[in-house]
Amino acid sequence: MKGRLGGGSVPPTFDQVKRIGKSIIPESGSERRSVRIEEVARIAGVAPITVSRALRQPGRVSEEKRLKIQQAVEATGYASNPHARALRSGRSNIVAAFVSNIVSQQFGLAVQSCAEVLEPHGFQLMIGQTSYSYARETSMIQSLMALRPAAVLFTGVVELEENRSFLRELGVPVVETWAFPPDPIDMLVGFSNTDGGRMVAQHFAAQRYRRVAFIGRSGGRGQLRLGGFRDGARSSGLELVAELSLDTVSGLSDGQQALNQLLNDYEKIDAVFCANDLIATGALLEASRRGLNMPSDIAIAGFGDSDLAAEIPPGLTTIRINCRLIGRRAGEKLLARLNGATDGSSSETVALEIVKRGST
Amino acid sequence: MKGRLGGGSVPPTFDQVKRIGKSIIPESGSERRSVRIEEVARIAGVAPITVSRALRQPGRVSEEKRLKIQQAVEATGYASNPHARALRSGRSNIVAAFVSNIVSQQFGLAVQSCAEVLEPHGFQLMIGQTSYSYARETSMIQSLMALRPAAVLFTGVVELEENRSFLRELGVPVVETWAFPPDPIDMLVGFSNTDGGRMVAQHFAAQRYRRVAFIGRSGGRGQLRLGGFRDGARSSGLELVAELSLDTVSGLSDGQQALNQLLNDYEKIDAVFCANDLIATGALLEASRRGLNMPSDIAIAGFGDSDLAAEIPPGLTTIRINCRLIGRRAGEKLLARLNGATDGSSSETVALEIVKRGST
DNA sequence: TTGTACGCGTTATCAG
DNA sequence: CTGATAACGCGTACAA
Repeated sequence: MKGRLGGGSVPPTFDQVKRIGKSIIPESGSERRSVRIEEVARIAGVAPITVSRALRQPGRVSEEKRLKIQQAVEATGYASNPHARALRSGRSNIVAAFVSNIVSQQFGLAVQSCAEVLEPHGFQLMIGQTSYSYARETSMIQSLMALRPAAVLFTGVVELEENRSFLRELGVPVVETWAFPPDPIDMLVGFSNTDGGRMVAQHFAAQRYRRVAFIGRSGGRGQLRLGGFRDGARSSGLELVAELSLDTVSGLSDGQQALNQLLNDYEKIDAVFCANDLIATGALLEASRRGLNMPSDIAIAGFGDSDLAAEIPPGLTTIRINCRLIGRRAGEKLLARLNGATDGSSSETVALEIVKRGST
Repeated sequence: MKGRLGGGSVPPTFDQVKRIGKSIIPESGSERRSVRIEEVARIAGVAPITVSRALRQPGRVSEEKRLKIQQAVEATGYASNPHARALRSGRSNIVAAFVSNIVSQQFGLAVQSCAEVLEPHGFQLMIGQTSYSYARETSMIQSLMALRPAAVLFTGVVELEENRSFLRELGVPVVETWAFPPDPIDMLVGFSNTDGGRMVAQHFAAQRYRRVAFIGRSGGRGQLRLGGFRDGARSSGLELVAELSLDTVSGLSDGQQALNQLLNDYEKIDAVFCANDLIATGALLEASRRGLNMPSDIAIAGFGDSDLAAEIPPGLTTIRINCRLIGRRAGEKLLARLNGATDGSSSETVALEIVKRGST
C-alpha cells in the first residue's frame, strides 16, 4: 500500500520547529564587512605582515607582539580570507577527497574519519564523486584541482596514467586507499584485495567446502579479489567451478540474478564468494527465496562488512575493512607531510579480518 | 571467528592494479603554470576584461569577439582561477552543504542529487558535517562561510537563532530541508514531520491496533513526528500508552534496548511507532529475538525508508522520504536564485508516503 | 625580529 | 560594446 495523507489534496501541516537563543536583528545599514588583517595590525600596533606571521609561524615573532596580536585577533574575531591567502600563496586550506560513490557507507566512514583528523588543523574537506567513471574522475580532478587543494585523498586508487601524472606534478600530498599497488602516486593507506580473496578461499577450505564459485565486477577491486581467491583455491585444492562477471552493480537485484544464473547453470556448488557485500546480500536473499539452507545447501561470503551483513539472516560471512582506521591514518599522513615531513615508507596497509557468520 | 591471514606476520601481497593509458613524463624544467586570462586575451586580440565578460555574460559581448575568445579559451585550456575570482567578486563557485551526518544514506542521496543539478553549472559542492551538535554547526558555518559560498544547502533546518541571523545577513541563497517550519531562513524543500507521524497513527488505526507506543529522540524531528502521532492517535481513538525518549541514537542496539524496556514496563502493546528506521530496525530485531510474531504479537513502524527497511524480515512499514527529489528541487531552487530569480513561493514540500510491509 | 614594496589573477567601476 | 584603471586581502621576497 502506498498513499498520501488525505488523498494528497490537504495542505501540509507546519512543523513547530523549536528555535534556540535570541534572534539577532542587525542594525539597519550595518555593513557586514569582515575584519581584515590590517585592522588587527592597527589594534595590535604592528604591521600587517607581522600579524600574518604570528598566525602562521608563531615561532618567528616575539612573545610580546604575539600576545598583543592574539588579543587583537580575539577582540575582532578576525579570520583570514581563504581566497586571498590561496591566491597569494598558491595553496588553499582545502583538502580534496575523491570518492567513487558518496552514498557508500564504507567510503563515508573513511572520509569522515579523515575529516576529523584534518579539521582541527584548519583544513576543509571538499568531496567529489567520480561515479566509477573515468571521464568523471578526470573532470572532477580538473575542477577540484583548480582550487589548489593542500592535499588530496582518494578512496580507491587512480588507474588513469593521465591523472596519475597530473597529480604527481602538482606536488601536493596525495593518499590513495582501498588497494595495495606497488606504485602509488604518492602515499598509500590500503589493504591487499588479493589477500582478502585468498582469505575467503582458505576459510572455504577450512569449512570443508569443495566446489566453489565467484561473482563479482569485471574490473577494479573485484578482479583483484578474484585473483587472490583463485590463488587460494588452487593451493587449498578447491575446485573453482565458475567465475561470473558483472558489468555494473547497482543494487541487491544484481546479486540475486547472478546467484540465480549460477545455480541454474552449474550443479552442486558448495560455496560462493561474492566480491562485495552488496552482491553477497542479494545472493543471500535469493538463496533464502529458493528455500536453500545456509550453509548446508550453499555457503556465501562477501567483502566489506557493510552494516547489512550482520543483520540479514543468517548473517553474512565477510571480510571486514577498518574504514575508520584507513581514514584516520590517511589524515595523519597528509598532516605529517603538510607539516614538512619528507620521510619515505609512504605505503602502509590496514589489516583485514574475516568475520564468520551464519552464511558459511 | 576473527583472524588475519597467516597469523598476521606475513607481509601483504601487492595488488596488480591495472593502469590505463600512457604515462606522461613531464619535460624536465617545464613550469606547470596555469593559463591566465591575459594570455587568452592576447591570443584573441582583446582586453582581459572582455574575456571575463565573454565567459560570464556572453550577451554583453559582440558575436565576433565572443567566437575568437571561445577559440582562444579552447586552444589554451583556460579555466579561471576560482580564488582570484572569489577574492575580487566576493563570491565563489562553491556551494556549502551542511549535513548532520555524512554517513547517512538519506542525506547522502539528497546531497548527491543536489550536486548533480549544480555541477553542470560550474558549482562545486563542499560538505560539512555538523554531527548533531550546535557547537559544531556554528563552527562549521563560520569556517565554510569564510569561503564565500554562492549558496548554502542544509539537510535539516537551523534551530539556533544566532546562525539563522548570520545566514540571512550574508545574502546568499539558502535552502533548508527535512521539515516544514513556517519561517525558513530563506527557501525550503521540506516535508511535514507532523503529518508523517499522523499518517502512522492513521495507519495503525486502519489496521485495528488500539494500544500504541512511541520511541524516539527527545529533540529535533523526533519530537515533531511524535506531535503528529499524538494528534493522529487522539483523533483516531487510539490509546497512546507510552512515549519513550532517547537522548542519542547511534546504532541498532538503541532500538533493541528501547523495545525491551517498553515491553517490560507495559503490557499488551499492539503497535510501536519508532521515529526513525534505525530505531525501528533495532526494535524489529529485538521483537524477533523474543520470538514475537509480527504483526500479530506486535506491530512496528519506522520513518525514512532506509534500505534496511525493505530487507529485514518481515519488512518494516515506514514513511518514505523522496531524498533524491528533495536534493534535486533544492538544487534547482538555488540555481534559479543564482540566475537572478527573485520570486516568492520559496517554500515547497515533497509528499511523504507510507510503505506498508510485513511489520504491520 | 620587523617592515616595505609588490604581485597573485580576476572583476567592479567608470569612462569612452 | 569595449577598454583602462584600480582594488579585492593576503603573503612572498627582500631589505633593514
